[in-house]
Amino acid sequence: MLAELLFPIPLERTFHYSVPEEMELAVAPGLRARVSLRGKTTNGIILRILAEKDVDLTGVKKIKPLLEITDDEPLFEDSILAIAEKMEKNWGSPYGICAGEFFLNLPEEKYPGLKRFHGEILPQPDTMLSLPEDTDFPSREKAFGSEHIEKINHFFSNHFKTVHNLVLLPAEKQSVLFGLCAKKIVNSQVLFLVPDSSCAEAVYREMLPFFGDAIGVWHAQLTPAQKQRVLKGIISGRIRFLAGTRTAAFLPFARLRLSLIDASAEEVYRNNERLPLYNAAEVLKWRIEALGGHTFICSEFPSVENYGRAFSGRYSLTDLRENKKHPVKIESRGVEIIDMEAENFPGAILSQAAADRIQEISPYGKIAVIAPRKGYASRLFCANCGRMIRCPSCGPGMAVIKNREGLIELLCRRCGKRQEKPEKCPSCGGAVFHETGMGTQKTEAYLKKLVPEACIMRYDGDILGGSKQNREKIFQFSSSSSPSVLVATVIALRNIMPHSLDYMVFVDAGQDISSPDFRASEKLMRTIFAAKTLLKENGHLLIQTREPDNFVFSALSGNSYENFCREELETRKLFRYPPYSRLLLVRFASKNEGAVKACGRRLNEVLKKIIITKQAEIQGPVMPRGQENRKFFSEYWLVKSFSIDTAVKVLKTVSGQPKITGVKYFIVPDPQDFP
DNA sequence: AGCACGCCGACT
DNA sequence: GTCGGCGTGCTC
Repeated sequence: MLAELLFPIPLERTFHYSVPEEMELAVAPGLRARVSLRGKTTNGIILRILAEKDVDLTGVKKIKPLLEITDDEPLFEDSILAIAEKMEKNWGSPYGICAGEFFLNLPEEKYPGLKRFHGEILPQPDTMLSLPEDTDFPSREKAFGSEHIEKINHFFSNHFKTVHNLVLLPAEKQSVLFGLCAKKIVNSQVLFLVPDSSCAEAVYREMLPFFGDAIGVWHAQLTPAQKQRVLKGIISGRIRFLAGTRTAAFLPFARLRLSLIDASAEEVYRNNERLPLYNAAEVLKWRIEALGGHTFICSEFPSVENYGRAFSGRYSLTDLRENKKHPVKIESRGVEIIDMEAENFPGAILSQAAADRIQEISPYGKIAVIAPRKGYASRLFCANCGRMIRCPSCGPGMAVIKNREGLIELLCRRCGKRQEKPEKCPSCGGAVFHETGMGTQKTEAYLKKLVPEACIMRYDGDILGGSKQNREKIFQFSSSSSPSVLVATVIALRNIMPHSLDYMVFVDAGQDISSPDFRASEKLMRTIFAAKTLLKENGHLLIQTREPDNFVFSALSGNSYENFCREELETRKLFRYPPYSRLLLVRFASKNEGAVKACGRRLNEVLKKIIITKQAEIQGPVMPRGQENRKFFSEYWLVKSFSIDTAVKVLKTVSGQPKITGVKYFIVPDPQDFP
């Protein structure tokens, strides 16, 4: 008798070991075993049990025996091996490390005296969810009105879909989620997937009074002892509600049937730093589906892709907001869009209207001025008339770059056109130009002149990240009632208290709208909707832009987020972007420009051979921004696959390409950032 | 991944 | 003459 074992190391193959007679009864797929591999004892996962005659062992010197079986029974009730296979297909990491991710936090030794949960032994919900008397937490009935209960019953009926988008306000999240849990927690476990450990702790603290011993929290900051305690609770079934970060999607739940995903920023669930690559939200959806449960994706602004899946009927979509009119629809009142190209002086940092309002409001109110990212794609303006130099073939403002010879050039990020700095301004014939990146520092200097008396604070999220000092600055700005002006980049927005601003200005919105990032308009849209919620009732939002023709801005006036998504989906369909395709980003980098070009040519050739007609499309080359004058040369290609099978094939083929010395490859399935 | 084997540069 | 660089190759 042989056992086929898998090791969580980047090997794309399995190994066979003989099963000693005394282990024949105990051995089973899904258990772990200690074996000797290359002279070292290692833990492997048993995949299959086979007869000797069924295995081709030519070339194997010696079959080693299993040394010890370290689990009494499989720790996972679902087929995690099928999920690992799916992970490998989707994101290209070796099967062994994908499967290994499920065993990462488990101790290698046997669990002393730990018995896995079997059957329906969990307490009844009424005994468990009795609310403490002295709490102002809304009662279950109140939190979950009859209308909602009906909807929830509908969600859980057998024939319904398994993935649901819930549209809800952050403030409503708690009560709706509580209702969902109360309904489903009877005989199962719930995982609430959150972006980071502080969110996990927050949810844990909020829910603790209602779930008591039945709640747990999971994130990377737990000590090993705390982790072991939580694991025990998950395996035994004691923990019914777990608030956890992305690694929680791989824990050995006894009876997981419901998952809630905080989708306010879905890209955080991707694991890029180390192998295996995955998206924890996606993995969790598969697991829940395999177990016959339900997933709820909760967000105030569901992603365009999730809207697409809802419109096509794959997922459901339900608006649970009590006041549905509120911010998903931007009322034209209070929002103004200014075409900076039509201003008196188009190259100005602030329009006349913005300057006037800031002077008027700064003595008594709170103002936020949102500048584009520092040093980001600076533009060339005519010093005489202020016009920005645009791409002559396709329209958007061109980026000023230094090429590898150190000379200034203009580059269109949409079509890749390069040209020399023009001699004369195409509009007025002026011969003097100035480069402007309207970063926070420049904007701050401008404001100091405009309103010298005002208290001006600058938040440099790009430089100092989320440093304590910076956060404190924003907190002070947000919480104090004294008038002040904050100059910051968009990343500061999430730290500003809702309904605290009198006036907000976007200095130059939509700068990157023609970048290769097809999600740029969606991101801008969400940013603006989120920004609106930071304003006081009578607050005012001014959006300055130099790309006023982009449909994002027409969609903004009096339109709803849902309509924007519908329109955006049409565009995605037309240009075949997700959710209408799967993307693979392939980047080559080298000191040798010729070698990079050769890699690009070879990629095209290789893909042409394997792609069945019209099943995929290749787009490129794109030069990553900021790399124009580096000594390393780098460019990337985007492969769009129109079916899962093609995507799998493309990923496999590209990953399997032989390495070329001196050229570095970066293969990113499902890319979120476009360099 | 790890760890051994293996063939070329500056050192007690 | 040796110590050690990290380029291939293998793991039942």
